[in-house]
Amino acid sequence: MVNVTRRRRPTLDDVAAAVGVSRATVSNAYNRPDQLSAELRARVLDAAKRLGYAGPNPVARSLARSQSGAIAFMLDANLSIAFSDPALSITLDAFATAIAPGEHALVLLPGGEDGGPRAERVMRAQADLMVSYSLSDKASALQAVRDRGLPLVVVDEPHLPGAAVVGIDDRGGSEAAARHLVELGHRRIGVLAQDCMYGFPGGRRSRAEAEASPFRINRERLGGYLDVIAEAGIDPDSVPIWEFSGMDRERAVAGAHAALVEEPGLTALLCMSDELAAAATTAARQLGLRVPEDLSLVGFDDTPTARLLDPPLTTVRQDLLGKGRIAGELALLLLSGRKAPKPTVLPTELVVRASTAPPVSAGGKPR
Amino acid sequence: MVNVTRRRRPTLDDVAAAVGVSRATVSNAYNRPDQLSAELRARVLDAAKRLGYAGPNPVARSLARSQSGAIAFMLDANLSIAFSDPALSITLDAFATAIAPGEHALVLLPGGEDGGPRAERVMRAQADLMVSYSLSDKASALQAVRDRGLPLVVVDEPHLPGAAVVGIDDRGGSEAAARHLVELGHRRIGVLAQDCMYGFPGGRRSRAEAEASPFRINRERLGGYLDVIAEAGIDPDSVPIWEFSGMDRERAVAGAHAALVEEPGLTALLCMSDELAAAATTAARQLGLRVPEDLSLVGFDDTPTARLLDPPLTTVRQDLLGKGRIAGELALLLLSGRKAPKPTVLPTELVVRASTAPPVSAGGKPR
DNA sequence: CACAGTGACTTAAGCGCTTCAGTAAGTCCA
DNA sequence: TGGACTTACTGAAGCGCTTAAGTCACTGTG
Repeated sequence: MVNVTRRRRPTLDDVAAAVGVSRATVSNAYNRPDQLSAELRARVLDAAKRLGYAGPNPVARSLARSQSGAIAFMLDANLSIAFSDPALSITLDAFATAIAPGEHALVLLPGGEDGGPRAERVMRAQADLMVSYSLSDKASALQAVRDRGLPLVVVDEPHLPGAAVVGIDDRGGSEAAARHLVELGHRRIGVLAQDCMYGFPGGRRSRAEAEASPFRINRERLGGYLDVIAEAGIDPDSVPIWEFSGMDRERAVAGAHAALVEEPGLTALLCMSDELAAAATTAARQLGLRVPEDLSLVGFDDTPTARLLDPPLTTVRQDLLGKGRIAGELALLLLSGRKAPKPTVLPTELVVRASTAPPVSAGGKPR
Repeated sequence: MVNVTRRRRPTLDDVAAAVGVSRATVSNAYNRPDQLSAELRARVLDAAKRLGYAGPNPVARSLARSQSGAIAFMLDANLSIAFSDPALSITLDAFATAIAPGEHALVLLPGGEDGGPRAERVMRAQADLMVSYSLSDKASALQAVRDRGLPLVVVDEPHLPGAAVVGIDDRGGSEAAARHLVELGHRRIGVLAQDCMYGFPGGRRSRAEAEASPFRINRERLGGYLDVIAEAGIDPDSVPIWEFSGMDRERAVAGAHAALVEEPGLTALLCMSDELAAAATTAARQLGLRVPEDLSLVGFDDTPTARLLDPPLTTVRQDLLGKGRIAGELALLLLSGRKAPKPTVLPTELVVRASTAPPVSAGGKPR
């Protein structure tokens, strides 16, 4: 009964021939039901089912329509690293929800060595629009998007002319975080920064190195921290900066541990993400340091992690859902042919929880 | 200089015309450099760059080659829920790494109400192969894959004839987990199960309800637990079962909290995932229950979460990386035209850490 | 009754590329 | 010196669909 030879799949033409109508009519049966009588449409669909025709081939449809029906999401790292960041899941989900009405598929382009997907991958991706999620300034993927002439939505970074960008007030947030610590009386403050690049094992960084990060977000947040610290009369060059990925929890914990051992005088740590702050929390506990009595911790992002930490984390809140949603709306906007509006900058807000307090020995000799 | 009207992008033909060669030659310049002289190839590429031609249009190439160059990954839930599961990130990353040599793009198909992506989405997806990640038996997406005649790789469930499946020994793992508790002397054991379906708020379930789960994994794990419990002379119908999503941490904590209040006599909890066990750990702490003295906890999966919990979690280890890698290899196998091999079942192994101990008041009156 | 209108299809021109079967010229060797 | 190869390219037939424009038979109208 069933043809054993791996027959080619039936096409629109086969169905048309079977029903005795033109190919256009069959196409209309699927795409514009109002263009043919209900009776004929039923016959067409019936024949299609009989022949095992599963509907128009998506690739051919894309070619004929000159649009692929997909949106590609470019990540700065490989999948397990990228998705270790709760912020990504939330943003991506909001994005997916926002673009749902447009019936676009979502293609994932994992990143590699240069803080973005390989250019060649980008050239080959079937997508009508690309979104850059927190890519490095140096990502070659971005030039590839340019070359292809595809519209681009940028989430967070880098800020590119012509692209529709949505980001947050990183500067304001980090300033608020630093100000909070300064106002509590902290003078010995350290910074835990996101790692600049895939492959870097993490460790102590000079200020100049950290400020040369190819990730705009890192530069902004660091700038905010150090400006406020400097205003408070503390030499910003004396602020120790460590850099590692918060996404590899074990390594981050080890790194934070090493940092705290290296600088035992610190009374507070500014962390560029909640994941880093979580690692610091664990490291502090390992060292017998009480948070916040011995060590104050401030995070960034206010992901669900922040509230679940013990103690709950003081952090800089950003609207991850809103960011994803707006990115989705921008995508739809660009796809409809409109021009990229001015960059959207979402506000940030310091959320004070239980991980910060005045230093115990303010002015005295720390532990 | 630049044409202001939104010109159509140049095509292969434009480049061919500019260089004065045939279209085939330009195509070869990109796809089979050995088919033309290096000198001519350089001229072609040069002309392409000058004209702003970014290489063959991926959609047209797909059509001509009759293959889309993409693999679709079908999820059982929306993105933020799905990616709250660390197991997915790890598996997906291993999968992505495994298929990298094939140069396939990865399309994400988020799930909806029936424990899988909408059938219509599946019909429209540009992919040469679909992978079902932990989909419900009831997912209409699976029939859609059938209808399209696409090869299918199944991760975990459901077991489908004709598909290449890779799963784990859920039964053996859950039996080992239950046996461990029984051997420690526990008699009052509860079960925390994954929620059966999107939208269910979570709560107490009868045994029959739980056993009717459309998720094969749930049935297997529950079966393993209850069989061993019954063998130990405990009435399996007396075992309380709660069901909720471990992926919504706050709700899971609230659920576990309620469960522990509802059944204060329990000395141990079998959790179908580490995420659920993590929620139970938090809930226990909220109630002032010490783990493992007052309450033993066993998880499932051995994700990084397990080791980071306090106390570190006794759990059933499965090889998530291996599962993803094998799924990728199966995908490549099917794409090369070979038939699906017999299902691969990866072993599971109980990893005893610090979250389990004999019940304090063995035989005595519990707290 | 002629005529504009409408409904229901069909025609045919793409969409942009791959690839197989040539062809023509050049190279090699007996 | 001529047949057998090789190299470097071309011609043309698809891949499977969408859609604007066209055809044709009816219907209602002034």
